Amino acid sequence: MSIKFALLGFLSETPLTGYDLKKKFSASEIFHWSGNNNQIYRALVELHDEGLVSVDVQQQANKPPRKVYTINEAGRAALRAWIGVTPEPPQIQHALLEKLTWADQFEPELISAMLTSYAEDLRVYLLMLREREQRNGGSPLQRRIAEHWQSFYQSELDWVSTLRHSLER
Amino acid sequence: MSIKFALLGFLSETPLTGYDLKKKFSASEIFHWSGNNNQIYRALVELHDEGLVSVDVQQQANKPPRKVYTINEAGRAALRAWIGVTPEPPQIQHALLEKLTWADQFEPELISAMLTSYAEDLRVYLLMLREREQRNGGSPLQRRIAEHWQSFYQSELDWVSTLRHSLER
DNA sequence: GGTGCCATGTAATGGGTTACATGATTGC
DNA sequence: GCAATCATGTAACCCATTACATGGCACC
Repeated sequence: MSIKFALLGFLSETPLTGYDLKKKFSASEIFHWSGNNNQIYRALVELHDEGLVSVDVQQQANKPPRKVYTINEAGRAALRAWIGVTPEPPQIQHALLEKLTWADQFEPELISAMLTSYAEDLRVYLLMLREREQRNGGSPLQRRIAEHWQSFYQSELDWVSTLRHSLER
Repeated sequence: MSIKFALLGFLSETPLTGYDLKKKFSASEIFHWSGNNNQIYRALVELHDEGLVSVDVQQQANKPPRKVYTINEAGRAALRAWIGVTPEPPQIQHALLEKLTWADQFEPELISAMLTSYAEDLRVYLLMLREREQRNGGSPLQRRIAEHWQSFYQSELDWVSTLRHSLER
């Protein structure tokens, strides 16, 4: 999606520094895919060059300056335009299904052990998701998004469980 | 995941050329993420260098040679080892949810128009998936994988539909 | 004295996409 | 005559990840 719109999105709520944005990314599931320094600091410079944000540099004694980015009208318009474009269907990187595609030819014990630890990982992941949601709260729409996200992982877990049981029989 | 294991997987069924593998990738949902020439032809050379596959070069008059790749014991062992390692939870790139995260601040009409065309795209996509599955057939495990894949998109579609109706009220 | 937070950034590498390049054959 | 299929490969680019680099301050 190009990280820029995510940055504009976060900035549409409140002005932030690169460092703040990095934390926003890692606090979110949906945007977890990035939020590394390299991309964020570069993209912020580019957004500024494109005139979509303004910067306020606050010098601090003995510290790197805080660069607080604020979205402007052009930036809001770009965000709105992006939101209006029909999104792609979700794309899933599903390592489990990739592996299962060729699992038939190997011993059932190998597969069932792999599924067991996969299910365990998923369970832990789901717990973390739910916990995080409790803390974060959010608007009604935000909560629906979080529920949808969780329900995906829940149904993944259910599927793996039934698959495991049917393989063990 | 590194494309190499997908190549080993396809080759574990039958020997294939780079061109054949490219078609395998584009015929599959789960592996649709790649299958461009650049990656495939490079990866095949690397697999050969690593001693996981052998090549049989068939010269043809007035045509590029067919290079038929065959997996060997080391290749099968590598595939088995890969399958045995617990996979990561699925990662979803979900442009819709990204956009909805900041949709609140814009006009409801913008959002509902976007959702309408999104739902339409999804419906078409799902039809294509089902049709493709009918044609392809596959083992019982393969069919369960395909069903799981479809059920994800089906529940995505259901979610969008209810969201749209509740926004329009 | 070590860990973690604040706050900026760069370098190297990996993974993936698009487009380019060649050239014969088959079917509409 | 044009598009599609067979069959190989390369070049340029974009996006993302990991690690490196600096340095002060607060807390245990």
